[in-house]
Amino acid sequence: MTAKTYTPRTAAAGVEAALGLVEGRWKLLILFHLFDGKVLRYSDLERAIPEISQKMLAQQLRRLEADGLVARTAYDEVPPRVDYRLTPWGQALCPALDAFLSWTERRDDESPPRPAA
Amino acid sequence: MTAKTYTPRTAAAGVEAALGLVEGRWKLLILFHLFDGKVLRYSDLERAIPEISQKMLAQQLRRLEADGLVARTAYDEVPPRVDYRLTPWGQALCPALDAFLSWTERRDDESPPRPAA
DNA sequence: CTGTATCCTCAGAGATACTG
DNA sequence: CAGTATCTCTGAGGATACAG
Repeated sequence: MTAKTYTPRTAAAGVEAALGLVEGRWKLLILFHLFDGKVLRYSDLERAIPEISQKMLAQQLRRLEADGLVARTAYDEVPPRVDYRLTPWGQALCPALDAFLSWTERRDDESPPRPAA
Repeated sequence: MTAKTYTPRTAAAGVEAALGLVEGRWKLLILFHLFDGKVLRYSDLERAIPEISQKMLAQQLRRLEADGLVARTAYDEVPPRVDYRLTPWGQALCPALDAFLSWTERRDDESPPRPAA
């Protein structure tokens, strides 16, 4: 991409696949609550993200786990206990997210006209 | 994000907004065709992305323009002519996209088990 | 506590036809 | 050439109830 030799369709497909792993209204929110090595239980996440429904929380956690971003640990205890943390690969998402953040912050520097929304 | 002091909700919202500018099935494909300073007409883009409908092409171009990523130039000629190119800010998206691409490429290095889809 | 199952709504996306 | 106007379909997301 930085290079001059790329195939638009291939590069776009690659980035799109990566974006898909993080897409949707909730995944990023969940990931940000787990960044920096934090380990949270299902109910911790419910409290941290009050607007999410149980369905969406469970569903997105399943997807993040299937995609290898999040690790789920279930303890066989009498009140069930399950916790979630990021995998090393999940943690490695940070730089990419940072790059996006700094890109948005450059908006005002480089696009003076800005034709309004 | 790399820093230890961030508010999950704020950071997530920021990244989500940035991702929104690039979301959807077509925007990345359009952007990749315009990277590297290329200037394309509407019909060039139609040819470059044959599966896109006129509606979606026009709609996504409007959005990219409104968001300040793409610049539209209409020439007042007898067969209408319009071309599209990236704004400087649009060009500046590359590093962020690169970061995402290198992240996906690290998957196999760091997540040996991979529980299948 | 940690989830599933069901039903519903709505915006994104596609097909097709038409226009300055 | 460069679009707009409709219509329809689909799937993400949400509300609510139930279960191990």
